[in-house]
Amino acid sequence: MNHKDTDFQAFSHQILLWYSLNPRELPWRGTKNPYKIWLSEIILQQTRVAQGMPYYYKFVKNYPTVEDLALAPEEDVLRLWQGLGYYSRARNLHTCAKYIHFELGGKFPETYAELLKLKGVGSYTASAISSFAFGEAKAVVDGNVFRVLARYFGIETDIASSRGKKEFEALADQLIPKDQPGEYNQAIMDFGSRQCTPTNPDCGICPLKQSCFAYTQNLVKDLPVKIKKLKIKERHLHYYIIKCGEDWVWKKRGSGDIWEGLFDFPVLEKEKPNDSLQFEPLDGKEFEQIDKKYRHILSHQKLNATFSKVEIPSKNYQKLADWCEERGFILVNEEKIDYLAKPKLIVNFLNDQGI
DNA sequence: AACGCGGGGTG
DNA sequence: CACCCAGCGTT
Repeated sequence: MNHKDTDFQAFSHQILLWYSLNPRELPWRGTKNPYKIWLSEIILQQTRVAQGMPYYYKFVKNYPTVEDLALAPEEDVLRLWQGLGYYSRARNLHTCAKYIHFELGGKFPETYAELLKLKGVGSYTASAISSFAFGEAKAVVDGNVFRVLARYFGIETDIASSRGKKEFEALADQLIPKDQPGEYNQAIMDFGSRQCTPTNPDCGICPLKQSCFAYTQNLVKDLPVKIKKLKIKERHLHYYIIKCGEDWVWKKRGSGDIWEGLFDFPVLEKEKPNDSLQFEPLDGKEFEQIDKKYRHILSHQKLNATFSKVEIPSKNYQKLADWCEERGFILVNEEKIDYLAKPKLIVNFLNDQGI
């Protein structure tokens, strides 16, 4: 493959031409506000535009500036992020907002190199912000760009490998027009999203088909190459709903597992579904098993969850409170459950309970 | 270099 | 069911 500069220019020109005729209308387009661009990019990491859109609106409304976000409690930020997944994004977002507001005097970093230092901002996001907000000629390489470049230039390197990432980023940086980097970055992502789609692209109407390696070699289905080795773990969780009056026992999840920082209940995990469950007696009250079984699919885990509940007499409230204190559990009034950031599985369960 | 981290859409 | 999505941090 010997692609000369003229080939690169022709490619970029075609991408920009296609984009001028087929732009997506998106709420974060047209702004140069680095805060809003950053917000949108974090939300869109591994997330479809349609899924992220309502969250972008919620965040801009609740936190119009980086200062508003910096001054918010982390639990509020996580609650607003509830349901979007990859919750470290929300925690890092908040960490960075505080850093920018309190340490940088509210001045948003303006270069690729500086942006890259922000937690949760990697090469893709730093390129996006620096090109969209500040006109820096750093090329974005997301899932769309991997696909478009792999097909058009016939690159068979595994896009999941670090070597592939470097190779594609180097190529992308050669392709980006220095005079309109932001426009080009938007263009190639839209092109990948709407024309050069993962499956069944309509190559017949593609303006780049004559010079596309994959199309001319009939390899569209084979590119890009992505070697996946995701091993899915099956887990069996048994949750305990412990109520006393109007209060429920909740547990804030810690690090080293899914849903860090979110709230669920005391839980026992079974290695096998038929292992017997033991839970220390509370006032000798029996737990009542809830019939419905919940299956919750994550990208890397399959969760099987069951729930039992027990009602503790109000006269033993203080005893229960002490019991919680020792174990890092908290008592939350039913009226305030809505304010807790919860995993989707727990939200589903509560909906079934009429909460 | 390999792995963990959500939830939802699509064929 | 498998694959993918405006990826990143940790080990």
